[in-house]
Amino acid sequence: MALNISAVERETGLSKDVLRMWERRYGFPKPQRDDNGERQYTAAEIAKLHAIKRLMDVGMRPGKIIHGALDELNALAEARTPAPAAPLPPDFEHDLVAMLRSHDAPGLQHTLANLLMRQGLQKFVLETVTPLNRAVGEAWMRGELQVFEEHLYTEQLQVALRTAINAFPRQTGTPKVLLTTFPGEQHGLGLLMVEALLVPEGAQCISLGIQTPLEDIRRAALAHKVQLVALSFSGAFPVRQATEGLAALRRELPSSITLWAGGEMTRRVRKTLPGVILIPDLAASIGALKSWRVHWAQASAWLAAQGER
Amino acid sequence: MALNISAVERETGLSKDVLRMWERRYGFPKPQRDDNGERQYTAAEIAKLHAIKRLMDVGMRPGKIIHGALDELNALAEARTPAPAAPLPPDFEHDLVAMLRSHDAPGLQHTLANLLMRQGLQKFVLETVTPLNRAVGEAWMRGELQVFEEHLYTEQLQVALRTAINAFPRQTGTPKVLLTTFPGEQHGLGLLMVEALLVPEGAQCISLGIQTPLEDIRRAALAHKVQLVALSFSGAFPVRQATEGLAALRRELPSSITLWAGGEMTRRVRKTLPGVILIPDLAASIGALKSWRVHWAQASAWLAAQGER
DNA sequence: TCAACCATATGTCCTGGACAATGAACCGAC
DNA sequence: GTCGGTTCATTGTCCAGGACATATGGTTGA
Repeated sequence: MALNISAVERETGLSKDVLRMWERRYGFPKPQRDDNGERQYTAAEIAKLHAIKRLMDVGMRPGKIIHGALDELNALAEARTPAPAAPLPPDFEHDLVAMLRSHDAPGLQHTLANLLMRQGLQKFVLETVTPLNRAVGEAWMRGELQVFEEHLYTEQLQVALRTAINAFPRQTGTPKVLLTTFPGEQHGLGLLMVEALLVPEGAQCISLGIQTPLEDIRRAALAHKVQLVALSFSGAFPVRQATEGLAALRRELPSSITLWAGGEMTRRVRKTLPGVILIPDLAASIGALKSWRVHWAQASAWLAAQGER
Repeated sequence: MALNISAVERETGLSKDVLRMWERRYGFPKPQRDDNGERQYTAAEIAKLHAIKRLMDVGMRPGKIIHGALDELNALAEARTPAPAAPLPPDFEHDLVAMLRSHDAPGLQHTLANLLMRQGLQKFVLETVTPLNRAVGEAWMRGELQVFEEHLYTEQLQVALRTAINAFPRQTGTPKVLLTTFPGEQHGLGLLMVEALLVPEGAQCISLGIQTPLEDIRRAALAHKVQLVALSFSGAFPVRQATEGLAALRRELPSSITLWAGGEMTRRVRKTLPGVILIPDLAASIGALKSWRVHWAQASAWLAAQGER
């Protein structure tokens, strides 16, 4: 199964420019050419590109890894794994990952629902989903999980979370929060997890799903009169794009609207972004909500005092 | 707010190559250059590009429309609108579109849930969601709906459908169906709608969400031992990519697995694809499922007869 | 020890040309 | 007159190779 350069771009997320540049500079990948002189990538090249992309998404440099063999790269991924040290759920992670690998969709769904019911939504997100995500991510990094197995996991988790969120009485509450991602961001699970934490706290969440154009985020925030805009960025999202976008959005939004940026990517952010609150991990979102409430109460009191004068 | 060529590619879905080629051939868009000689697109250019993209997604040729003014393009979209002729729900479409435009998220959610309960899942999908999608799509084409309003609609509908699908007893049933889309496809609503039609018919649906690499679709089909693989393509999906992908997938899948392709795009397909069943509209999926069952029963009978010999 | 600086590594953009694939118009045969 | 095939125009994708901006990591000097 040989793919042309567009197909490889779609499959790996590496742009055509990058693929050609790597070929020019590093000599890999060096695909065969068809009768028209166009690149034809083999399945093996694509597999290695996938491995390289995975490692780059966790911060490695292409020049250091591009000449390694496929199994060396997988070993690298293994080595990089920090301390697995399963924090709370003793074997659930292992069980769930095993279920994924044996393609037991019903069992997975059942176990997730079961855990969720036992723990409650917030605890489920913080103590089960978060470490589970890490476990799945690492298994995938080591090449132990196929892409489709990870897709299944994401879907099942979304089903479980959505169902639980829906069970809460909604449609009112303070603050009103707008949830979405920038264009280019493919992952929506983070949004759902934040929503799962905020809704039980009494916030009113309005999710636009992924990939909302910047200008429309602004319009939506104004139209829905939200007090808070929360954006989610996965680990693979380019920091530069994010910081530029956040700065632009901050400029366009009235200062009364708080702006949150969360997700894996935020850990790679160096600069401080004035007027943007970074939420480095999910648990922090609850704290940030509480501190928003304090400020809001103070501001209300101040306004009331002004009114009394 | 001036954007560079990458940002425009992300926002409009038009590739850098296409943007440069249009500039070269048609003289539009002709963005200013910054100090480095790099293109800087204005908001007005981007708005017009959005309008052009929308029209192209319904079959127009760029050369015919690229020189029209923005309002001429919106008028074109209006003119193209076929027969609105609301089939059944008398004013619901109008009401719901009005709710979208007034940003009444709770009302929208409530109305959708209400309709769903009254009509039942299948009828809701066929008689409410389908015309509603068309109404929303057309309103959007005419520039009456903002992107974020359409995002909100999609999200709310997904919530409603997922909740309803979840209420069905699951995890067993024949056939087992794998649902997903090709890489590059951004829209997952179609998958959810098919699932909403098939689950009540007693099929067991396994959804992988959007953008599963070809090779992983094959692996997933084998791993989950499905009898049917159903793929969804939105109107904007390039026919060529779809037909090539379908042919490749058909080649790689055992012939015992049926392959369905559905969604707006399928109406633009001319060639016949051997071994691929086109599902031109949602209602057809139920018929196709029934006819699959007949064939399956016959094949089972035949196998049994063979066994008795 | 820390900050400023510099070399290197890396990604993005550019131009302009070649060519493939798609759609539309035309033409001949039934 | 209509159907099917052929030709022509339109449109998108790919290629090469260069320029340059930015990020990274190490080094030097205070």
